[in-house]
Amino acid sequence: MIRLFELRTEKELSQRSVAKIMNVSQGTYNNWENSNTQPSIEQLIALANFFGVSVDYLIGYSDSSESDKNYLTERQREILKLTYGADPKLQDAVITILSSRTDK
Amino acid sequence: MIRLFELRTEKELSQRSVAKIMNVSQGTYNNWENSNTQPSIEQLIALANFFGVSVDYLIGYSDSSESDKNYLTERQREILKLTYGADPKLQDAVITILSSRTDK
DNA sequence: TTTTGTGATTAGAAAACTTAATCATATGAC
DNA sequence: GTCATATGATTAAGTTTTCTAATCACAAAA
Repeated sequence: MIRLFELRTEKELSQRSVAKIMNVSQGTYNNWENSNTQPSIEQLIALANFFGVSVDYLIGYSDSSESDKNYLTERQREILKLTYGADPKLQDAVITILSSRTDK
Repeated sequence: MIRLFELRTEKELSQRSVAKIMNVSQGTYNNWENSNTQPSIEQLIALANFFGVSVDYLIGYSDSSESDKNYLTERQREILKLTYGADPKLQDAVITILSSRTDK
């Protein structure tokens, strides 16, 4: 989830004021904030710049909480979860197993 | 400028193989790589994950490829990357291995 | 009450995206 | 040499997404 609402309200700004800075209509900015539509990469960078955060943070990617990893499948999330605190040797074994695929 | 070409060629992968992992056509991936079109935020995250870099780096906003993924170790990023497109049975085997030997 | 400021919503137009099919090349096998 | 295969680029058409002006609903202030 994109972090526009918290960033904007922290600065006590209206949707219209941020929209004007971004050169879009208030309706467009509202759509971004409510995830009805998505800003372009260029707009993401401009927003990150304006709010003084990284794009990773802006789009909720740099947060390490598990709930943010919705882009992963259930199996991938399970694997990632299990890798936390796992023995490095065991992790290497997993890497070896997964690397055995040769279908590039 | 999005850094897809260098990330893909470094790994000696074809456009078709990456496109398949991303569940898009080769033409679509080609458009991303040549900046004719842009991936969605969700797709950007999937690409960053697959190539093991931050979104900021992927889109050329940051020079550091490591920046915002410090919450994952190198091994974890490698494992996560390898799980993309891996056989579900292989993923289940990995889950079993990690579950059976990991201390809680 | 009237005005002002706010975020949400709508419909239609515009822009962007996706894809199958195809093209042009290059490489390797025979 | 010919043929087959693999690659990235391109096209055209359909689809999806995005954008905006206008408007709505609500709240607060004048």
